[in-house]
Amino acid sequence: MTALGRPRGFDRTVALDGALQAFWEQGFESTSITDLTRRLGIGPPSLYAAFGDKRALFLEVLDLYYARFVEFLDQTLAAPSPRRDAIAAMLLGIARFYSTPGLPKGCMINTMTAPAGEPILQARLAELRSSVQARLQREMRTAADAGELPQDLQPDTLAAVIWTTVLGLSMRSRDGANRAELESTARSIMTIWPPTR
Amino acid sequence: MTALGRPRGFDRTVALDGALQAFWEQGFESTSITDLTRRLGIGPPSLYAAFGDKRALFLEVLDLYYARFVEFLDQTLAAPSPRRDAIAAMLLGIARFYSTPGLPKGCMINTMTAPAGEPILQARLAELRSSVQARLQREMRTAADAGELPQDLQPDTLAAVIWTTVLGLSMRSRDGANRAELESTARSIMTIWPPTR
DNA sequence: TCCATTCTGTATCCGTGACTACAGAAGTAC
DNA sequence: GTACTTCTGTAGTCACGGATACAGAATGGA
Repeated sequence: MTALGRPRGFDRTVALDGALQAFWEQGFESTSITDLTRRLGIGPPSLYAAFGDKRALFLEVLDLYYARFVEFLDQTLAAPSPRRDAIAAMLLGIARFYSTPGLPKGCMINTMTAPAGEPILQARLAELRSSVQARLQREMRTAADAGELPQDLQPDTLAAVIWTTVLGLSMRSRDGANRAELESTARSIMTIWPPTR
Repeated sequence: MTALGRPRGFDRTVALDGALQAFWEQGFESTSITDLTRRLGIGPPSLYAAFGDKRALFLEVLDLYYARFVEFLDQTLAAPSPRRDAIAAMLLGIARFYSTPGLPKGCMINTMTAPAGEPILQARLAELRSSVQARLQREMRTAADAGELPQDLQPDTLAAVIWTTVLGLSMRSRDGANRAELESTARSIMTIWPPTR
């Protein structure tokens, strides 16, 4: 059974990707419906029929971005080796991800600030951020349980430092820092976690 | 010689401080002229006569905030003691400044993102940020010249790490991290700079 | 007291952005 | 082919935000 009525004239997933690009570059407020319709090559009614209103579209875009980001985390953190190596690789990967040629600079979730008057968006952004943060905490605790942390370094403290660095890297990327600079910082920060010998 | 004509019915510096508060909390776009006039208790013509348009007011507010921030930096960095102690004190002070009760959370300059379509504001924000960053670089170089840095730690690399941390602390504060958490991160990060013994 | 000057309150103007009404187009089911 | 359903393009509605016109109020100077 195929769909009834006139078929959609554009690919929904492609359009969603285009919206992702637009929101990632310009943020929620600065991206107008006109921006989107022009970039996607469709009319406003098509956009509204496919995605609902602007807020719903943005939330769907956020979910897409988040899914990709988590997929990336899963990959780099899947390494069986000592946790410290995995975290180091993750940080380096994030530094590179934030400075990928052809993609907007920085992290869509970490540097994005939702407008006041959009508490739903603010809450969702905060939720996603704290979700990543919690993931880091879990990683550090398993590392601690495995005896990979020095006595005087609490896992939550270490997780907070790593998380702070991730946020800072995102902002610096947005400000025009190049890939080499971000990589350098990602490497240096790992010296606060001396390899257990 | 006093001013001619009807005197202004409000204190300009007090109003500027009110605008600072508003912009700091809500950002440029989310703060409407109506918000400002309501908060300051004045009408739109008074506001426009005193400060020019919204963009000019924001720029003046930025300058005020920056001046205060630099004044704070000057104070903490004036300490004659080893540079490392001064930087540690500065980081701790920033962590506290970003979580001062009664003030908006985070840094107005570091977490503020100007809307696309306002290149002047974007440029000014970037300029102020890179100015602080340059200040940190200078501090680290003098520390290096004084032999306070270990051999394998480049001053610019260290400055980048500190700066990344400052940016990250600002974001975390904005996300609701409490003062103790920020202080903890500020202290931990200094372990990448071992005291020269 | 009268004028020149500057500020203030009210009521707008104007542009823009989110969203939609409506008519026509493009499909499927019979 | 006809009916029914769904999508699309054009044009427009509605609300809101930045900015201002204008009349009146408050000062200094002669």
